[in-house]
Amino acid sequence: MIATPDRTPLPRDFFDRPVLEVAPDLLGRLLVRETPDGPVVLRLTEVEAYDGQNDPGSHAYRGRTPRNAVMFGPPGHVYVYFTYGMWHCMNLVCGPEGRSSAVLLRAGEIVEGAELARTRRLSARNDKELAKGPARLATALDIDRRLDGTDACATGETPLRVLAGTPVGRDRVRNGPRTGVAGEGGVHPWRFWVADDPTVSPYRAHVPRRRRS
DNA sequence: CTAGTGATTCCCT
DNA sequence: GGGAATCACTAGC
Repeated sequence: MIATPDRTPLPRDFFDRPVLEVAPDLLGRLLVRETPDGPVVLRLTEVEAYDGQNDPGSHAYRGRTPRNAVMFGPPGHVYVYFTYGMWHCMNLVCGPEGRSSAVLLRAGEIVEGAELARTRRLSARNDKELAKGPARLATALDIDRRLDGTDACATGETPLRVLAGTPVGRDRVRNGPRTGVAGEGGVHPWRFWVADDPTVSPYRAHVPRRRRS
């Protein structure tokens, strides 16, 4: 017998904890994205932790800038960045405020609104690919910089919220090096995913990019 | 494997 | 101000 996923919103306290506690605890939770076209609901299967305090891989490592300002604010808010000239990626800020840690949402399974997600992800060859990768996840959920700073724990109207869902047991959580993080930051095994889940993205080690001529 | 895209930041002047 | 390097990626061959 499978338990029905819990549709209760996660309270801010959930995010007001060390990022290495929050990140694995997010697996199996439900991210609800509401737009005028309708809702898309995603079950999280892969995340990465970034700790602004002493983490060279974090966007907050060198201090506060206009881009990363949201990471220095209260937990439970959304940090969205634009990268590689084309893509957006979404993070959830963790506590305590000022520590500027966050969890990158890397992949998930669309459990509701797959039809809508498919219209945003025309190159996906099957539904497992709809949100397999952080920029694909953001595309499937229509997430861009306009949502930067959104409170995912707001009561009432909000374009984005996180529900309790069905947390993944410790025995089904795997962890390993973060994808694509260069240098010293790459050593931390702070990528967390659901064991044997087909929506988890393939691991890619960081490849230094050759300088343009 | 590689090209592509443009915001952001750093490091000068 | 400007130029260069960086970027937690994806699509397509």
